[in-house]
Amino acid sequence: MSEHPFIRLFNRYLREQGLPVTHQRNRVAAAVFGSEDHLSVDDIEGILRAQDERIGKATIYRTLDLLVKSRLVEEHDFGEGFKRYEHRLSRTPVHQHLICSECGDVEEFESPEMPAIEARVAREFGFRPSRHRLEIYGLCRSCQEAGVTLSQEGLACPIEVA
Amino acid sequence: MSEHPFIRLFNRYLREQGLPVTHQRNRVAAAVFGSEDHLSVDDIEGILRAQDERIGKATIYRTLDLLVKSRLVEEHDFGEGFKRYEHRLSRTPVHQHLICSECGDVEEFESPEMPAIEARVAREFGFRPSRHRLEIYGLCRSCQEAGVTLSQEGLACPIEVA
DNA sequence: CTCAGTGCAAACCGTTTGCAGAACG
DNA sequence: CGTTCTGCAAACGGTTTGCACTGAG
Repeated sequence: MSEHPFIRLFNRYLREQGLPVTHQRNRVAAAVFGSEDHLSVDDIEGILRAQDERIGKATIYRTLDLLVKSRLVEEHDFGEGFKRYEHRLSRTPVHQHLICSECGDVEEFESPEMPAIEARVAREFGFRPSRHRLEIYGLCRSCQEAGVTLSQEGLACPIEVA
Repeated sequence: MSEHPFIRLFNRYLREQGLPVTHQRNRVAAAVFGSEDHLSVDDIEGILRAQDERIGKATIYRTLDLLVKSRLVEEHDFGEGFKRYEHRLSRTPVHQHLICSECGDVEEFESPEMPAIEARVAREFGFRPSRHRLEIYGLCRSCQEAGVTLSQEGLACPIEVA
C-alpha cells in the first residue's frame, strides 16, 4: 500500500510532527509525486477524480501546505492568478523556469551561474539568500514555428529600453 | 499642470491609442511616477487620498492596466497575494529584486549575467526570451543584525538538498 | 453631442475558515 | 476515547465587471 517511496518520506514527516497519516493526505501526495508537471489545485482535483477519489478542495489545500512545509513539494506562482505545485524529487536539484507567454508551457533549465549571483549579493548587500526564483518569459520553439509573434503595444518611442 | 514630464509620455500614449486623457488617469499616473517604491493598489489609493483625491479602486486598476500596456510601469507579484507597481523611469535599466522574507523589504540589484543566461536558453532551447524575473529571497542585513533566523521546518533528513 | 470613462456595488475566483461529523492513534 | 482531520458551505480579499451617470473631445 505504501506505493511511492516518497509517500513514506511524507508519512515520516507527518509522524515527526505528531500529525495523523490519513488516506486523503496520501492520495493528494501520490497525485503530486506521480506527476512531473507543475500542477494546479484543479489539476490535482482532476487526477483524484479520475481515480474515483472524492476529496474536498479544502483538504487538498491543507495537504499541499503540509507538503510544502515538509519541503518535498515546491509552490510556484507564474502570475496566472493561482498557484502550481511540483515535487522536488527530480534529479535536477535547482531548476529555473522558461515560460511561454503564448501557450503557457513551462520548461525547466538549470543555471549554474545562480550560486555566483547569490554570493555577489551576499557580499554587496549583506543579504543572506535562502531561495530564489528565476523565470524567463518569451516564446517557446513550437509557438515561434507556428508563426506567433508577441504583440508589443507600448509607446512607439520608449524613453529607455532594457 | 503637466507636472511630471512622464505624465506627458503617458498622455502621448493615450492619444496614440485614441483614448481620452482624464484627470483621474493623470492623478494615478502621477502617484506612481512620484514614488520610487513598489506600490500596491492600496498604497496608491492612500497617496491619492492624502491629496484629497477620491478615485475609485476600479479606476485605479483600469489605469494601471493602461500604464503597464504603455510600458511605462511594471507589474510585480512578490507572492503576497496582491500585485505591486513600479515605474520604469529610473536610471537602472534592468533590475532584479532582493526580498527579505522577514520584513518584506525589497532592494534592487543589477545582474549583468542575465543577458548571457538568456542567450544560452535561446541557443539551447530555441526559446525567444522577452522578459525575465529574478528574485532572491532571504534575510536583509538589518533583520540579520536584529538576530532573526529563518525557521526551517522541513524533513530532518531531506533526500536531496539544492 | 457622442462615446468612452468613472464610481459604485455586485460578481468573480482562488483560497481560507468554521463547524458538525468521521477517523486516526 | 480524545484529538485531529474531513467535507461542506460560507467567508475572505484582491481584482474585475455591469450599469447609470459624468465628462472628454
